[in-house]
Amino acid sequence: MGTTHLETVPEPKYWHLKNVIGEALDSDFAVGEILPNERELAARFGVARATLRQALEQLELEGRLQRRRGVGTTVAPPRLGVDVSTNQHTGPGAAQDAWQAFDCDKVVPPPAVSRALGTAAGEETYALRRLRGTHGQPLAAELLYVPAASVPELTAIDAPSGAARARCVLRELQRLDLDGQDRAVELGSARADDARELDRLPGSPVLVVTTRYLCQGRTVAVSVATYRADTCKLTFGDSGDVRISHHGEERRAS
Amino acid sequence: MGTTHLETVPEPKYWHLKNVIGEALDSDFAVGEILPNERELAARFGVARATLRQALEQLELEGRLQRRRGVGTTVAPPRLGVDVSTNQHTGPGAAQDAWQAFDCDKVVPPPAVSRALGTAAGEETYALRRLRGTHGQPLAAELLYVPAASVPELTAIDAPSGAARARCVLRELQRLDLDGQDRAVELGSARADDARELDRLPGSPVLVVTTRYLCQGRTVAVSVATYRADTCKLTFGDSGDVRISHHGEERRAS
DNA sequence: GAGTGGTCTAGACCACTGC
DNA sequence: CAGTGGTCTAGACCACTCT
Repeated sequence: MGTTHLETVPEPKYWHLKNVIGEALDSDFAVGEILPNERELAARFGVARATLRQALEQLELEGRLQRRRGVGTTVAPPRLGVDVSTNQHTGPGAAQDAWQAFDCDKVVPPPAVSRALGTAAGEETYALRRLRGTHGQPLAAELLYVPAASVPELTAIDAPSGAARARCVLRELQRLDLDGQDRAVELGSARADDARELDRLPGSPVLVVTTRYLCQGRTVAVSVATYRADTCKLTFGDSGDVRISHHGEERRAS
Repeated sequence: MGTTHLETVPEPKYWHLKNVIGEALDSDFAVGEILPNERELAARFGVARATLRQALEQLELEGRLQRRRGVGTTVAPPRLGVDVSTNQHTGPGAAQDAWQAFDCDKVVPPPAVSRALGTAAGEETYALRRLRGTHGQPLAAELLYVPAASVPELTAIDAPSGAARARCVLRELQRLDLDGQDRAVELGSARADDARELDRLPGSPVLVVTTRYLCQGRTVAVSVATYRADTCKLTFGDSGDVRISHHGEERRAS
């Protein structure tokens, strides 16, 4: 209300609300602190709950709030810088932030993937399921498609389906010396299965990273990794956490 | 309604709706085709308009629909692969998809940026405004922060503020031989000014690409580029358009 | 001016979490 | 069990675009 409210451009209530709450977050709240519940906030601002929720949704999209059903709305920590340019396969040493494979079966990949792999339309490939997290927080869920032709050594040596087989496929894949990788990032919404793994609701916004692994001009594997858009900032290049966020400035815990 | 509706896991209506409409888009609609209006769709599916809108919002988030106030809802073309790893400064030759600088003044950068640049808290830098687009479609809006110290040759040679000055700063910047770049991608919502340039509503989802330009170990410039999340798929690496989308499969124009 | 999507309301009920 | 966020409704009005 401090604005001179030039009525020429009446900005929506939820937009104004978002800014007001956003500033309040910077000045009056510490990370992890819990906000008043939606009904009270709506009453306090004199708007319908739906309108208040529209503002909170925006703030959640920007990674500044975290909402959990049955619990409440809390102030989110700054987004985690997650390096996407390397890919440690459950690497030794740094078990802190790494992929963990936990399943593998054979499936018919979606058309776009099988086209990239150059496999026939209905042809099955290995589908390796991996999870990435830090400090118990899930960050990303991945589906790695590997045509049987890419790992010829792995035939009927069996390996019971599941984590064991996943490790075998990964081992074979690492044996190839890759020429390089191709990456694309786009916005998506979490499928039901990914949402469960990521501890989010189905449909929540995610950053989908599609990677083609190249070997002698051919695509030997395709990975579709789904990162939580609310908590992750994807980094590329050799410097790890770049530590530049859009609405910057550390939260001042009063 | 063809589902066997296992009532054990009652998925939300809007979620089911999203899937139904999504399938319809694949089978019954061509790119660019206009859908029935929201009120009619809601009636046809027997839901409130708000619920129908929730489904459409999801589909828009996934880049499958495009909605314009006063016009209607149309089927979106597949996302454009936009290369982010190179950065042609209004390069000669390919004027098709390139940055176009059109303004430059001096501003105090946001704290996160000035920290990355190593400038003092209240210190001004050049702020170069650029726009990227293809075929008339705006793709991204960028703010490039360049400390005066990074372009020492450009002092009082004037150049009237505006596009001319922008070109001067770029020219100076290209004269430096950069060691490399650091990139980060995260989800954001369009600020009012970006939204206007991108022909979107304020708050619409965008992919924010933050780039640090390095020269002899120091950060000589920082760019914050805002890409339309609905129409863009950011690509990294040397192969241009990777042509793998998440919900793949070309639309079959009946 | 007719028709579209965007905003907003006031209320209801559901699903989940934790005590 | 009480309290939270998530879903859904039925309506109203506004801002915009096109003709």
